[in-house]
Amino acid sequence: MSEIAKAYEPQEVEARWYAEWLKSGCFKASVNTDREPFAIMIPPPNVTGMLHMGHVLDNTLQDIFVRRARLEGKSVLWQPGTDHAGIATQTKVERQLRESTGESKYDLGRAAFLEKIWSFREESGGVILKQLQKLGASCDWDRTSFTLDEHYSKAVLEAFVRLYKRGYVYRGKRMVNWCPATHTAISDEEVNMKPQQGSFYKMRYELVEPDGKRTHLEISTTRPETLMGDTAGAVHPEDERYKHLIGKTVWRPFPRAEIPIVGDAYVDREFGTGCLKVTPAHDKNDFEIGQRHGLEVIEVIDHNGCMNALAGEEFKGMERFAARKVAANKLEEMGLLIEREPYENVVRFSERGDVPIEPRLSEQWFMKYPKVEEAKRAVETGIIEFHPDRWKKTYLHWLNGIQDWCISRQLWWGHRIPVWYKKGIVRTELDFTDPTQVHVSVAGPQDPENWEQEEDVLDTWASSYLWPMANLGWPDPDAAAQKELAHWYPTSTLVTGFDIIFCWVARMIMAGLELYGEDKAKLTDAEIAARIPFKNIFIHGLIRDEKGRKMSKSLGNSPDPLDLIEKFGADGLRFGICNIAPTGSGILFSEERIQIGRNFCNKLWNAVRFRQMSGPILDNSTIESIRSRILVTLFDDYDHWILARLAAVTAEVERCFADFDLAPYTHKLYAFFWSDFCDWYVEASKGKLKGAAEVRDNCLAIQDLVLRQVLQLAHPVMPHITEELWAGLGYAGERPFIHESPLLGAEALCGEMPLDQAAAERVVQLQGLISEARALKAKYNLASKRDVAVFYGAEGSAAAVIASNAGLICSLAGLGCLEALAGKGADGLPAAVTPLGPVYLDLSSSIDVGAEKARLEKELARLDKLVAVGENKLKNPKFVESAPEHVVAGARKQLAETCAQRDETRQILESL
RNA sequence: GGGGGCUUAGCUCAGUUGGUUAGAGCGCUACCUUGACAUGGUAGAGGUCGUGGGUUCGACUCCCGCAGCUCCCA
Repeated sequence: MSEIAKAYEPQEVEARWYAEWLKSGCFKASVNTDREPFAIMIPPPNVTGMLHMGHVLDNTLQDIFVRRARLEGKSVLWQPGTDHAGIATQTKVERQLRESTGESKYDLGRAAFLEKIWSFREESGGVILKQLQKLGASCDWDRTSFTLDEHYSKAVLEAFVRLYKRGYVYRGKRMVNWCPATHTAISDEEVNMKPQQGSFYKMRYELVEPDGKRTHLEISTTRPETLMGDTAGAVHPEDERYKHLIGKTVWRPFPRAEIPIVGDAYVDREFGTGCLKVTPAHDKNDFEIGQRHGLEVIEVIDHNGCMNALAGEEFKGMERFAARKVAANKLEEMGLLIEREPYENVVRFSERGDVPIEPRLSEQWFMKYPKVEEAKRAVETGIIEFHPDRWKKTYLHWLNGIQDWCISRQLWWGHRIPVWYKKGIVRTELDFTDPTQVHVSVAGPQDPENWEQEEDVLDTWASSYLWPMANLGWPDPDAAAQKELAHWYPTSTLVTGFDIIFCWVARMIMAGLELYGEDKAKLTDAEIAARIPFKNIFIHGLIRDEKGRKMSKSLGNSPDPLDLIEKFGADGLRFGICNIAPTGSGILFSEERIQIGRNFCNKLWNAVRFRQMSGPILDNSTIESIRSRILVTLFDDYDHWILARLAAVTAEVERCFADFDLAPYTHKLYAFFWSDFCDWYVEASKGKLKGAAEVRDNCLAIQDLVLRQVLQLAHPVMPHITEELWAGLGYAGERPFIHESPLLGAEALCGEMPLDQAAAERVVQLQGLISEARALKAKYNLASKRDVAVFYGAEGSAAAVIASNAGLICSLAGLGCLEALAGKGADGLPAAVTPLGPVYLDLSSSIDVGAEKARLEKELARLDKLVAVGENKLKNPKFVESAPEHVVAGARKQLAETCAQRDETRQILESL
């Protein structure tokens, strides 16, 4: 730090240190059996994605944990990598292809299309990792992993094969969420609910045999276009209005057919007319009703979301929402439509295609979740902990109602399912128990020419659920040894958002429990502890804009993190984002709210700059050499106080990390550094720095000790600036990087120095007096004058404290002189009561007695009230008996102080 | 319909097993360019802690009811 800029300019500093770290291999994970391992697996971003605010939050938090672990001397791995993101990437490339050449993926064919995606990945893949480097992320980049890497893919297929052989994976015909835009099944987790304005149609299905009471059923629906697939009407079996109709039949209007009326408790009697039309092929609940009553399943909507031939000639090929209008009109013409009223309902949308989901029956691969009981037990018993703890409720609640997972996707980009079907057998007639008909293995059949491989690929989550294991070499023993699986697994902490607790976190846990180690039906707690992928789960909220809306491209409310880094510095952004990231689930972001980070960096910069200007920097290379320059015999009250505060804030920060309670971390650090150190200690030092060399050097040594500790405490959240200042103040010595010097705890920090608690308390009193004196000046518009005379009324020990700190008080409060009142009349002078007795402003001109009286009367009333509160409390024998001793003693002490203040205030008032 | 969370200063939020007189940042008002920092300093205004009960010597904190907001699942 030769040329010291007046304001901190982060760009050059950040780039320089990041390059330095990479060059020296600071982020490389190396096994050290003497040290406690600490491993974090990055939640892999989409390989073709771009950095957004969510990544900034998630990765800043991970980097904070990782860098703190390094300071604590742990052996650290932060594993980076990316995810192939099946649908997102494939649709992106399909769109590109369509826009550039007008071709579809079918025109190219599977192999050529995949080549396109791979080359797209080569170009744009991994950009996001470079962006993370701008943020300062200290990942071990040599280990960067990708879910479609060869070794990773093998792990994914191996897991599939093992789970198939153990009976957890099966092929089945089920209702899936079909996305007609992207032509694939998607999981429940990829479905978004959106409120939509639609209509509620009430229509009439005529009874085949009208009875005396009824000639028809009145049925309510929001989807008349599915009526062609209706195979029943349904009523509640205990509904007095309709139960006599169960077993009879009604006419489906078109195509005209006789369909039964069934009784099913699913029907909500209160909702609509209480009669339901049942379309088993296009509604999940209807499908289940159909299963219960053996109903026919008639599919009338195809994979494009268009009506097919079974819907009738006039509808064939018609888009489903167009068909809705046509069907309703047709009912109207037939006199069967009773009414259509506007209706807002929640429609399930495909996250990828952004069109309404079409529930559709299809052949898919499913996974029955393994080790569900153990997955619950792991969290219930605290083998795995959620932070904050309340998320465990969400997790357990989901596991209690868990349904089989549809793991196949009708895509090309992904892990192709390792299942082969014997040629010449109709798919629907395959016997899955016969290995001569269905082959399942990682390597594939010996005679591939006689087989056809399954077309579908696995859901991306069905590969990333192995992330912690597969990145460390599982299941290949050689790879596992090379990647030190045994050392790093189970990993320490997973840092992620609450939105993927189900689709990722829970599934990783179950995968670890089932697949890590031998095949076992039941696990003991010890086995669970050995198999889990991570011990702690740190859950953070999602970043929203200042109005609480989700960040989205269409709203344009999502800032580019790289612009923010340009503006505030990476450290400023990191500090800002960490500072506003509370424990809640929505984090409201605005630039105003993160300016604090840039300002804090600047404050830190300038405090160090001032330290450099204040005197020579002696040997700061070790903690011992700094301590040896600190002489307790020269301590004043402020020296005792700042070191006591430093020890306290060290302990507080330590607790934050031990408890995964990061919300107070930046707050505590900020308050200590800005208020205690800069506003009070450094200001109080200014007098000493002009004094005797001995006193000056002692004071500077104390500053050196405080700054050293502050830099280390702040390093996890603002790594670049702290590294720069660490070097600048000469703390580095033999070890070039800040994390190489062990972080000292509160105990070790001050060593043998006997810190005087009474001195620290006197400082608090002095601060009270100084603030009161400043306020008094400000009230008389003398704030900027530095030659004001003040008298103090205290006698005895308080007077001694004032007298011995007179110079300090004058300089901090801007007084020309401070003298004991010593019998001089103070009548008529403006005064204030302080923890060290009354102080009086010496005014040569007369004061506004009325205004001063009013002010003091208000103050007196306040004090009277406080005294009353205190007296009442202490008068109550139950309080004195049942409250802990220190609370009672504290109340007594406070009452005494308040009484003294009140009496002094009254006296001053009377003298006016 | 089931479950979770929230409600504290104008705004965004802290407030660790109940214990002294409820805090911060931003914003606002006044004064200050005083040789670290205007990305700054000093002082100040601003809260009956959503509401109604209960437990307790004592409730922002624990329990119950109510209202409002929000998220997740069906």
